[in-house]
Amino acid sequence: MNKKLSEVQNRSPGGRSMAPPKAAGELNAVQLETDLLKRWADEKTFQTSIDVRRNGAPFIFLEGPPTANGKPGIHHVVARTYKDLVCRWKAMEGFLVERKGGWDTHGLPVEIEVQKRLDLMSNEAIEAFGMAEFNQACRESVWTYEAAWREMTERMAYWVDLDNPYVTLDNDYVESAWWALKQMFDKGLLYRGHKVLPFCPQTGTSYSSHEVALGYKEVEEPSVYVKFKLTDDDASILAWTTTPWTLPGNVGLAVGPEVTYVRCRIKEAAGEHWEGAGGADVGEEVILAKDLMKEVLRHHVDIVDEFLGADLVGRSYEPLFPGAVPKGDSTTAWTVLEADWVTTTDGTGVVHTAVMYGEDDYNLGMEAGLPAHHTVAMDGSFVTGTHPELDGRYVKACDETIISLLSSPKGTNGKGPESGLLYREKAYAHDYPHCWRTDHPLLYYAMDSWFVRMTAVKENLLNFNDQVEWAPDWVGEGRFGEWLRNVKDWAISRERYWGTPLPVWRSESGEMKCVGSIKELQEEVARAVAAGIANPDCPDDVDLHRPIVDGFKLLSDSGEVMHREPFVMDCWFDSGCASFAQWHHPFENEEVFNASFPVDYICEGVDQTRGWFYTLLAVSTTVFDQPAYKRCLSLGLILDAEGKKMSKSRGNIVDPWDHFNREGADATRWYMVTAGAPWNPMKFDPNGVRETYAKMFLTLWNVYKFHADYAALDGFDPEASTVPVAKRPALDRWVLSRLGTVANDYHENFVNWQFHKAGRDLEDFVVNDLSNWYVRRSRRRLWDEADSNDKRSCQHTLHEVLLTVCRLVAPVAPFMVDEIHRNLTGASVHTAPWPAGVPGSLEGATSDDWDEVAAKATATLPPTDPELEATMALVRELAEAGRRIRIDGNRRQRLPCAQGWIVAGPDLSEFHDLLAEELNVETMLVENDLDRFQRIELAPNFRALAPKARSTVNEVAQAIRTAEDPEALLQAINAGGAEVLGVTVEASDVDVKRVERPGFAAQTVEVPDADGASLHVSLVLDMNDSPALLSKGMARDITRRVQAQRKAMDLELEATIDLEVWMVNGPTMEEADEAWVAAETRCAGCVFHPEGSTPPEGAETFEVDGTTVHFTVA
RNA sequence: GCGCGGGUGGCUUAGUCGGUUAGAGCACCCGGCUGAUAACCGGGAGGUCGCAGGUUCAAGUCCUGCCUCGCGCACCA
Repeated sequence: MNKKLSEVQNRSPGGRSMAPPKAAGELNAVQLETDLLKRWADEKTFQTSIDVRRNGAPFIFLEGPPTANGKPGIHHVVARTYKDLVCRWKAMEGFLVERKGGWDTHGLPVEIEVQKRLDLMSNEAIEAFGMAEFNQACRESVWTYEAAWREMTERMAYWVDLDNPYVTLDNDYVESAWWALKQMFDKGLLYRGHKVLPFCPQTGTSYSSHEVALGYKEVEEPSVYVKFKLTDDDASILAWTTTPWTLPGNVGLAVGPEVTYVRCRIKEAAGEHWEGAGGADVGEEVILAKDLMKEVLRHHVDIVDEFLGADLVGRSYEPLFPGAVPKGDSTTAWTVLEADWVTTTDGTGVVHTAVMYGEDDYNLGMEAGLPAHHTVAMDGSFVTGTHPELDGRYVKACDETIISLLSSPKGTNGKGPESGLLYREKAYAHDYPHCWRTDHPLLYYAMDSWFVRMTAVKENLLNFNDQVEWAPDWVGEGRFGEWLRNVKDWAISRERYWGTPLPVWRSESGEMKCVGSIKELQEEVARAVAAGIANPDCPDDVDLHRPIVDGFKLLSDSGEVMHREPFVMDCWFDSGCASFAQWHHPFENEEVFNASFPVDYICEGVDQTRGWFYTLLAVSTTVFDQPAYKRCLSLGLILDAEGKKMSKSRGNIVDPWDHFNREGADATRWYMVTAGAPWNPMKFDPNGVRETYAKMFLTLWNVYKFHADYAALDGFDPEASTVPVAKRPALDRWVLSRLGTVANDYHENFVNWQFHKAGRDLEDFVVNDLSNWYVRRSRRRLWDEADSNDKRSCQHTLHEVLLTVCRLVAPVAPFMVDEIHRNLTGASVHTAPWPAGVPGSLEGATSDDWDEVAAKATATLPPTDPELEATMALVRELAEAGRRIRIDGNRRQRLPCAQGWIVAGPDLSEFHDLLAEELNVETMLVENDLDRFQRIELAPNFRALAPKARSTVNEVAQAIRTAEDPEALLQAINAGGAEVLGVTVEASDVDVKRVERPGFAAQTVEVPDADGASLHVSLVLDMNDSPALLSKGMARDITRRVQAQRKAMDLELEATIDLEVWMVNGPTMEEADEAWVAAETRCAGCVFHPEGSTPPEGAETFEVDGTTVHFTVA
């Protein structure tokens, strides 16, 4: 860097608005970003970016609250990038976009973390430890990784207010949740029930369907075919189960009344291939569905009888485990029952029924009056009295014991067949629900629970879902819609400690009261105290958690004592309340809430479909009778570079900091957004981040550096001496037009959620159009030390293009573009307007409705000129064609050609100089006689030809393509139609291609013109040499070598040298060319020694086209 | 089992209404160009567009079946 530049670089940045930019230094992206973070903090740029849009229409974003008791990973960075980019974009569009942070702080994940740490692996252990102490530990544990989250969030530049977040454990938040529950209670949507629910013995709690959905895993387990011996008959009924542990609880067998069953007699002993335990004796008789005989039986049998299931109903059989279930006053226990849901798709067509451990079993049991008795305790072990060998053991560990008990002769009750009660065992692979936190298999278990009657509002759910704009749409219609159509009542209570307590008090006789606020609680407590029920104090700031709230006893309307139902809420209920609880609705902030419900935009991973996306809608539907959000972006899963799911156990988690500290957050974010559609699964390839950095950001920086360095040197003032666009050279007008086109497409893609397409196109513009063509072609324009119109045009153009590019990039990658924008304008890009317009700032605009025309008028984009863009595309094609010609003709690039001809196409005279320079041609000419260098080729146009030619289209096409004399054929066609193989071919049936004639150093390019039609333009180069050309070519080769040597010697740009040149077998150098070498290489002295002189030892040497050149630089 | 979304050179991907030569980037090889950046330009090699049928003059594209990956669903007893 020369002196002048370094002086400029050291100039203080303060107090400048539209002064000349500082020179740009070398890029250190990480340093640049961390410096900017400080600056944003100091200047409160985030807050300012909101404040400057204070009068804009609000655009409401709702943050899905993360849990801060786990480390943030790269998938969180992805989600936060999409949240951030939409908010930033909308803000730039002039909307007021406030972004409140949030934390999810209740629930199982927290409790389990604490349980592990304190070694409290059962509910008893927790209660022995003390619920208050335990919850205190939870309250603290919640913030374990808050700092890590904060650092990640700030470093990646996710702008969200973390200083005033909503926190689900706050009293205000809990109070709002209570209020919501009371609304449901009052509408009759909240009820207490006894149902079979998936239950985790380790965490001691049941789960709702959306939690169960999180934990399906494929497992292989023993399934068993069991003989149920009829009491009044020697035959046994076969039934199948995959859960042997439910067999002691068996109290019934269900058959399909319309299903055909058979009674079979075992004809001969089984073969040697018998696998596992079980068996049957010859002569023994079994009953099962006819359709399943082949599937089930492993013996040859005779069919003794055939009948419908209805005929079996009422038959009684011997209990498998006598005494495990007391019969009580049931008249139906251990008999055959009918159920229309019994099918013959698997099993035996007979369903073993254990009332307490299956949903259908339970319903059937209640209907038929079977005894409802638990054989399994809440900790997952068999209750005492089930069987001496099973009592107290964990049920899933008893499979083998149960199998061997059943296998013993005459069975467990001594009344079974001699061969035992087990017919067969079979390994069975199926998906089975597991605890999403502990991975333990869940047990279906009948228990008391609280439910929200979602089934009652199903129509509304579907309606409201239709109003949501989903991205992608198929998640809303398909996956989410499917879920809603099958909606079940929401089991919201948890037998746990750390969560929003269920605010329902209940008396012995079943009177209930739901409390909806602290004030109400105080009043109820006071009433109870007045009636003589002792109660602790209930101050205004009473902690709305267990065990405090458990301590309050209320008074029922009939005067009974009421105790709180000892449950906490599903923590998904908490986050489902976020849209209003974040504002402590309805107790505070009425205006804010009214203005921000429903919210405009939420965005989370697709795994939240059954999670947050659902609970938000579930709560808003039941409480407000409204949808909670208008737009929902559902993101695809993050996979590793191999396409595997990222998980701790696989060890393939990508740490975002690896990239923040190497390529920076800009490159990381831009990579993630351009890697694919947001909703598609993304293979995160660390190398892709590096590539993005090298291509997009390094290139952008160097374009900027090129501009800023010269702008600083020249004291360029973007507000002074502007050159009107119309007066600028075509190259400038071209890049501005491209910018306009690209920016409009970019905006269009944003609107359609196609952020990846937008980003890819813009990157292509920056790398290809801006850097590799505009800047490359403009470099010499800025070298000019004198002030000139041309130079100023270039500077203004660069300035304008860079500004707009910065603004377009800013929502996606907010760092580097801010640095650039600040240096160019003195203001942050994050307070700048969106180039495609600022609808949010329009009078009367709302987040989803504004005056399109007025919005367009606020755009700050240059006008587009499709014709100029098409022309430049052609020029670039021709430049590339020229290189191809030289390679084919074996003529090096630095050796000039005397002339080049452009054949056909539009007038390119404006670009002749540019082309001459690119192509290294002395004179560009236009050849008007097309036939001199071009010939015609005809290509069939199938779309037009096919309907006429029908099945002969291929032959006709071939005939057109291979016509002996295409010119003559074309003439005939144009003269009104030519007969080809019986088909009249007209002008519209063929495409005319003009290609170069063989024998010339020529290439033809095909480009679309502004109207989309094809242009065929040829370039021809004169490949003849002359002494003058050889001299010029050599001068360029020498110059290039000397420049390389200067660079190798690390000389200052302005340093002068002494150059001496010796040539062997060289061309005769012209004086002008020698002078040109001297000027280009900044020679103080320059000597070309005559042919035959001897160069000194150590001179640089190179060869070109048979000439050996030696030179020294001093 | 049912539903959704994928499968295009070694990798990442584009591909419109079906139109005859499937386009790009990375990596690789050869050459060129460069006071131009981790670059740029030209060329090369590398594709039975998951498989098999079908519709059609014509299929990566439409239809059917199958395979395979991912995700989701669940009265799997």
